[in-house]
Amino acid sequence: MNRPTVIDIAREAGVSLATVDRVLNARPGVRAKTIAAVNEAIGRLGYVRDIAAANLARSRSYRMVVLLPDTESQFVQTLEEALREAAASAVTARMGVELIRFAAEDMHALAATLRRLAEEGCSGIALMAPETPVIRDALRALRGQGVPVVALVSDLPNSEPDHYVGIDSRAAGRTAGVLMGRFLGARPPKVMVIANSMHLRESIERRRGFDEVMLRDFPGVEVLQTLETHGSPTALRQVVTEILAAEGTVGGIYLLGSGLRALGRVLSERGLLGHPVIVGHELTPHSREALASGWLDAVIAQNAGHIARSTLRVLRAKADRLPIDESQERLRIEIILRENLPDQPL
Amino acid sequence: MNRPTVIDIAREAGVSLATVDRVLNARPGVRAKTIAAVNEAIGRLGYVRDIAAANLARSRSYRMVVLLPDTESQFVQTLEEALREAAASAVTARMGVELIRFAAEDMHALAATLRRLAEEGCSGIALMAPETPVIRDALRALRGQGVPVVALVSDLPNSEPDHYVGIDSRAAGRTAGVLMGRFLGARPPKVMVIANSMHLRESIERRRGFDEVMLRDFPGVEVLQTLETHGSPTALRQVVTEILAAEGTVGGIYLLGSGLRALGRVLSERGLLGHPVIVGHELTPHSREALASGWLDAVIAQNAGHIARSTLRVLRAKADRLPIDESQERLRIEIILRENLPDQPL
DNA sequence: GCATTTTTGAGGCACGTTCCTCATTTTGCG
DNA sequence: CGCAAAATGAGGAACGTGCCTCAAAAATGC
Repeated sequence: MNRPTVIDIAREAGVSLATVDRVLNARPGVRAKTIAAVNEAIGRLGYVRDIAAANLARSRSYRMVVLLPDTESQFVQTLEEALREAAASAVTARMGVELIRFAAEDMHALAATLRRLAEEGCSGIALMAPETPVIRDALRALRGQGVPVVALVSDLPNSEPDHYVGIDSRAAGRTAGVLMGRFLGARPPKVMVIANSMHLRESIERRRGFDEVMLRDFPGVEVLQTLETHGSPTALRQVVTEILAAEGTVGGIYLLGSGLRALGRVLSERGLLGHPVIVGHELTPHSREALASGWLDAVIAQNAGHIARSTLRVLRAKADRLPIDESQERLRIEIILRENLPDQPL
Repeated sequence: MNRPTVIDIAREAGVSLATVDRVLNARPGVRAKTIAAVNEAIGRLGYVRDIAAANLARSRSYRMVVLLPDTESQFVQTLEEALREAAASAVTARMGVELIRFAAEDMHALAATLRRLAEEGCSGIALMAPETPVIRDALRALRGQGVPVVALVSDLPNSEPDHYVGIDSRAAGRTAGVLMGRFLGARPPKVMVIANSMHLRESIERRRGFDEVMLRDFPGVEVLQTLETHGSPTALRQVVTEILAAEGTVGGIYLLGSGLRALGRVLSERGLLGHPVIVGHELTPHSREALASGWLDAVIAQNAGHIARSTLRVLRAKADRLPIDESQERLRIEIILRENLPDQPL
């Protein structure tokens, strides 16, 4: 038996092809009774629309825009590459993906870009940015126009995006906490926490999750105040040096954000490489190398390739008003040690 | 600018549409020179074949067969469900998926089934089974017929499958090893290892990886001989009881295969629940529950949903002789703790 | 019951391929 | 050079759907 087509539906429902078409595409001018009859026929025959044929006929193409901050962060770079790759294979599905890097500190410029996109029109937008009122309003406007908006990596709870692609930062922090606690072993029960900036949602959430677990499961461990580096390697060197001087040796270091390379240098200079337990976030060339050489103990990561593909799939589904396969789109909080480090994606 | 079509290629190469078609579909009867000219035009214009249109025109549908053992194992069951789900959404892509459970102990019957499939014809086969000579020959015959064969979860290195969907068992064992070693802390440096059967490739490989790491990084820990349960809860109870009597308390238990429920019962009866570090494999309802309640410390898993989707994608690509997106199909060795336990997929 | 509006039918072209057939041209070979 | 074989061209039908128009039928309001 072959798959039923619109023609079969028309015959089964006793209506014409045009009417079936109107029903399928929710066009006006059909009586409720007729709609019901058609839907019933669809159900009876188990009709599934041939999306390939539909898209071919529509000869519709999609313009998806992905906005990433222009920070130097290796993670963002990895993500950009993954998106570029996913975009390349999305051509097959008639999707054009534009990648835009915006000035991370200028939220007004970003809002202007969003407004421009709203004017020009596009089929979907994915955005990785902190949530500010300006951005929230711009996004609301876009959504009002029917443009699907996906929050990337960093959630935008108040802008009500159509979807969030990323992991729960709090849970990620909790995971970092257990690993730190259990890996500490007989080391001094004192842990340093280093962040780029505690103004970022994710940093705050990660630290919260981390503290939750440390307090609950490892009450004997002292977790020091978060040190901020603002992305500067020299600032990192300075705060780490100061703390080591003031607090003596620490058993572990939790790196909330970037700065792995700088941390490696400071530790190596002081002959500490390999001694304290180091837990960080995100799998990048640097963290991969640090894991392989053994001084980085664990990384809590989200799969950039998965994020990229999921983003495009979700945007596409939203643009087509199709449902989303939740189980496929759910991102896992990955724990990566030296032993389960995935092969280099050449 | 729109995407170029076959017509554009024909014009650019100065040949007819028919010739372009012959080249694109590798049909005979075209001179090497002409083929080169067409390919050059394709390169120049950046033509990408519209797969949707191609499949529509071919009106080809695929019959994929997935063969799973009829073992009671929760993992196989989870996998079956994931496959069923993936199959449901594959209908859209004109793929019909048949799931067959075969008698795990009767390899001759399985070989017969494979031969039958070869006769009936199908577009692809995925198989989860140990490699025996009979099976190897049956698979070779299938491959000779041009039917793509994918090894599922358990690799078939000597049958030269077109693809292997699963993780490296040795690396999985190594990962289990590090976690065990580091989690042991101050517990007695003695670890029990329990398997279903040491005749299975995966069990052997996992144990090897585990030993590698224990020897290298935790030389002070004594790893006991592997105990075999042959899938029987009573056998498990017996061997565990015996060992505990002979060896005294152990600091950790590494469960190579299934039997989590039975282990939980034994431990709970002896008041040991939560004391030794327990590391197991695969995320199933049981292991999920054990993780949540805290007595199971870590699970090394491969994502069943990913396996299922990847299998179908790969089979499809192989059937179409299309290249595979390696980075998308690479399975990760997942480490799952209570803190990063993914939400129940309702 | 009539005019008006709403709903439905019939048909055709388009989308980008695949896969035919049949005629025509080009090539290679003796 | 002539002939058979190979290569190419031209064209058309099909795949399942979208989207358009025009006319016909049915429902609605008065």
